[in-house]
Amino acid sequence: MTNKLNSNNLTKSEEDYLKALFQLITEDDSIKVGNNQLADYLKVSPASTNNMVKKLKAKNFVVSEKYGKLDLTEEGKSIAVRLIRKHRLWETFLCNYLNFTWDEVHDVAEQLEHIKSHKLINELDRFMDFPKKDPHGEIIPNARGEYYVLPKITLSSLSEGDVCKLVAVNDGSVTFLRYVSEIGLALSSEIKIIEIREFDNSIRIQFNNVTETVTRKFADNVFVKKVV
Amino acid sequence: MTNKLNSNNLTKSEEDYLKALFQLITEDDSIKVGNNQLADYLKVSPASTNNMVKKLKAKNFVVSEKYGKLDLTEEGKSIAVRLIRKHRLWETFLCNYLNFTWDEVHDVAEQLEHIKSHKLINELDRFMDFPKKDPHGEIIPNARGEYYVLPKITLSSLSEGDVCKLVAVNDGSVTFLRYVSEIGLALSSEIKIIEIREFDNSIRIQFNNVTETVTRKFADNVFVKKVV
DNA sequence: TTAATTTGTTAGTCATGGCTAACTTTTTTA
DNA sequence: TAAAAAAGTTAGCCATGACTAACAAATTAA
Repeated sequence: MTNKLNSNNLTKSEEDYLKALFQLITEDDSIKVGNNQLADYLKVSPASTNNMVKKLKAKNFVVSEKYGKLDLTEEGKSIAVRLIRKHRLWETFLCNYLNFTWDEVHDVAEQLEHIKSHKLINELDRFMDFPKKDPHGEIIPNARGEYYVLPKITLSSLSEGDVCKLVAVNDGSVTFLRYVSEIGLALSSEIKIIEIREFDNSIRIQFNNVTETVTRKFADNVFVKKVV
Repeated sequence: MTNKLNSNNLTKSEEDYLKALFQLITEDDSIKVGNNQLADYLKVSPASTNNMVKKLKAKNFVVSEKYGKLDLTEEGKSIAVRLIRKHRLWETFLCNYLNFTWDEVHDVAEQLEHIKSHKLINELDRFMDFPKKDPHGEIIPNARGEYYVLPKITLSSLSEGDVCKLVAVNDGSVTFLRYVSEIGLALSSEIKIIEIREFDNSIRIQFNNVTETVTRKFADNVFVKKVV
């Protein structure tokens, strides 16, 4: 009796590369994702990336021409989406059941997403009653691997006078997430753009009856839905 | 801001060896645990074990003399106990919250026990309200690493007429666990020894108003507390 | 359109953790 | 107690996935 937890037998590294490539491709749609971007993103050398990309091409998860841009096959995408599903479900579990704050979940979820067991993740999903979004506001792909991306409007793209609702935050940086919580912003917060200062691109915003000045960089990492 | 999830920076392999050595030492107390036993247990070659033991000795987790028996240092033991704690808490979670049966939990827990995060495991413990025993009846070490071993009396050690209660089962084999469930035995089942057949060492037992014949090998893997 | 810069590739190295084959030490047994 | 068997060790090999250094191709700028 073999113990087939998962037909997918990729290493942690292979999974990391596939997920990273997927994130780069879907977040910056039209832009070319090359070897060096991927290397930068994963904080490894371009040589390492080149090496792994070869392996993933041989396994039919990645396609690219020599010196050309990288892309994922359907199978590659499917693996990446399943990893994202696992990551976001674990983050949700950690926040909603284990008292983790949203800046604490990422690194643990990064480990948990590599656990191989279909039953585990599907039961976890059921246990939480099939949550639609993770603690950062991102949509959780379902068990069939269906994935739709939130249309990402950044806070920085709005104009003076606009009113919006915070729908998601970029979960890439712990310090950013802490900062967001500290000033009192949370998912669903209603934010009004009071003023955009030309001098340094800083933005004066109002929410929960307080006003705050945030930098352009901050506003780039806050995703919103326009209300007015 | 470094992301110190856990001060312990051992690899998965190192952890596996430490845990295995601990299990061998504590389960078969007085008996010498040597290189080959450890290799057998982990299903690797004696050469691999020898290699790893060297590494663990250098890190002060293991002590042994050349050609002598292996032993763990206090630090080595402490790491092993924490792994066992993690393993058993995860098994408990899988059984009690995620609809896993007791034969399904082992392999997934084997992966989950390597996740590095103190907060994760302590919160999981709290979430389940600090369970004392895992689904196989084994005691879960507490957060301070206190570990006591159930006095293990096997079903096979009893005599005709004895009555006992099932307190734990050996969780090493999936087929064994399925077998136990199939015939209707569970933790706390009261079992009476009807007859021990000299011819083949088989044992006729009675429980839940049914009688069954089990082999000596089966009875070796069932741990009980004598009632009469 | 040539030169400089960026991007991508290759070759060769290292650590980890497996392996086999050969050898040595210890233990058993005849 | 000497020979056989078992247990432990060592040397040397392999795959994975990092790395640096050197080189080639493509892109950008002068």
